[in-house]
Amino acid sequence: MRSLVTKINVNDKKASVDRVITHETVYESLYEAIISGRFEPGKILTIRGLAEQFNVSPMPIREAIRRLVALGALEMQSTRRVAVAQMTDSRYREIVTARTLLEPEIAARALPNLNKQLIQKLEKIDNEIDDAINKGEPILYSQKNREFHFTIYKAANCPIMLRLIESIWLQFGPFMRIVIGRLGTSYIVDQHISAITAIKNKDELALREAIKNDIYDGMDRISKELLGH
Amino acid sequence: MRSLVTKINVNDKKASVDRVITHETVYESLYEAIISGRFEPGKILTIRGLAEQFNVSPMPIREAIRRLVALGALEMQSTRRVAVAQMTDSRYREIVTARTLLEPEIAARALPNLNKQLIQKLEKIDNEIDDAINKGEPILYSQKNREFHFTIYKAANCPIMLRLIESIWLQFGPFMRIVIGRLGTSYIVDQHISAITAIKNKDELALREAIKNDIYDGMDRISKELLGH
DNA sequence: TAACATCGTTTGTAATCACAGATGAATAGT
DNA sequence: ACTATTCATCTGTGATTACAAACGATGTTA
Repeated sequence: MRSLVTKINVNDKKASVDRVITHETVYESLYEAIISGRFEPGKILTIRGLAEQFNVSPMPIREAIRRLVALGALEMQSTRRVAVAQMTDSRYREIVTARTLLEPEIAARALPNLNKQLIQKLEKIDNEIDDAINKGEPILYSQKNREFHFTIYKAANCPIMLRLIESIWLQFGPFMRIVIGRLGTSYIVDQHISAITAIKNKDELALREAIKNDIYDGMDRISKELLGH
Repeated sequence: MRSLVTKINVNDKKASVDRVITHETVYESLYEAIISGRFEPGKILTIRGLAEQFNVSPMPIREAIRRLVALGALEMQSTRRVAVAQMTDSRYREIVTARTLLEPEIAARALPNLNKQLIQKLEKIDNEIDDAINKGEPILYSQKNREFHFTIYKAANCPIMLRLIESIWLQFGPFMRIVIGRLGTSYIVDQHISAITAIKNKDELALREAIKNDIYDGMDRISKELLGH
């Protein structure tokens, strides 16, 4: 019953740092599942169900769930049941607004730190994104697209803004996954090439513009299909 | 030992909605204490200590703490101790940036909904702020200043952006309280009159400007005193 | 005097238990 | 046939317990 817990590090000094914390492990798994859209919006999550899946007691599950509720990734219903966040028209517009405010800004702050090594990494990820699109693999596309954006954003060394942005991505992850799953990957257009070019040229305005347009490309056009009716 | 729990609502239908949930009560208390600066930055919070204060078991305390950690109000140290968030120079700059991006925007979205009743409420709060400044009551000032801003922001009906903004305020609440406590309330200048005027004139640009300048007035000048050395 | 080691205490973590409310399907009544 | 009701089960919540790591004061050694 404690399969996730029993890993105890033997190092005497730094054991605490490396120690496996069950509720942390659970949180990271759920975080990844939600942000990459492995749960459908509206899906009910039960504490005991997750406890069984993770092979742990309900306690660490509850702690992980509280964190995700605080971030808006999960919703607590009036009866205390917990569900994956739903998308509505007004929420969608808020998300686009918040993204276009925060993400170009953090990208601009990352620009001075985006060295050749990171640029190469971005180009590699962009190739993998093209592969995912051509092969029609929406989950892989989702993961790689996120990796592209957060590789840039993390370079800004702005943990507070990064947390806000992560919170937003957690909220549209499940929805976006459904959209891509329905429409397929062939409709996808992005501004990653423009972004990479702007980074190479150290052109802050062009980078801001590329990120902003990428947000619109990724969200605005597709969303009309679902929210229009 | 269960003094907070035993209130059970008798209404058969809506009992669940009104039911007192301990971890929710604890969360709200801690939220209020942190955002209004009743805890010093860096203060260590222990689960058992809080459990004793609230007269409940450690469990609901842990859930409340997890939520506040997720929002950045509390920090989890490497040894799993939990402390009130510290302020650093770079964090401070991030917070100012995030505020100036999000708060003028949400204020602009609130503008159409700010009717005469809400304007009267804002004027009343602004008077109470002046009283708090004149009487030199920093905690009261803090609360009323927050009430002023969030009265505007809540009118926007933008729950996602509001959550982001709340998260930011939670992070500078303890710090700001210390600053005001040291410098006194006499140094305080704000743009609330400009904001109210802009609201009355339905002048979106002026309102954005007033909010932006209020953020600078409140944070930029004062912070130099503390972070400069 | 100062750095180190030791040991009792405190603290975080997770499992388990107990209980009340919510859920949902079977049953009874119209 | 359909609605209302009842009851067994599921589920969230909170207290208690057990354990290991961290803390802190005391004593020891160089």
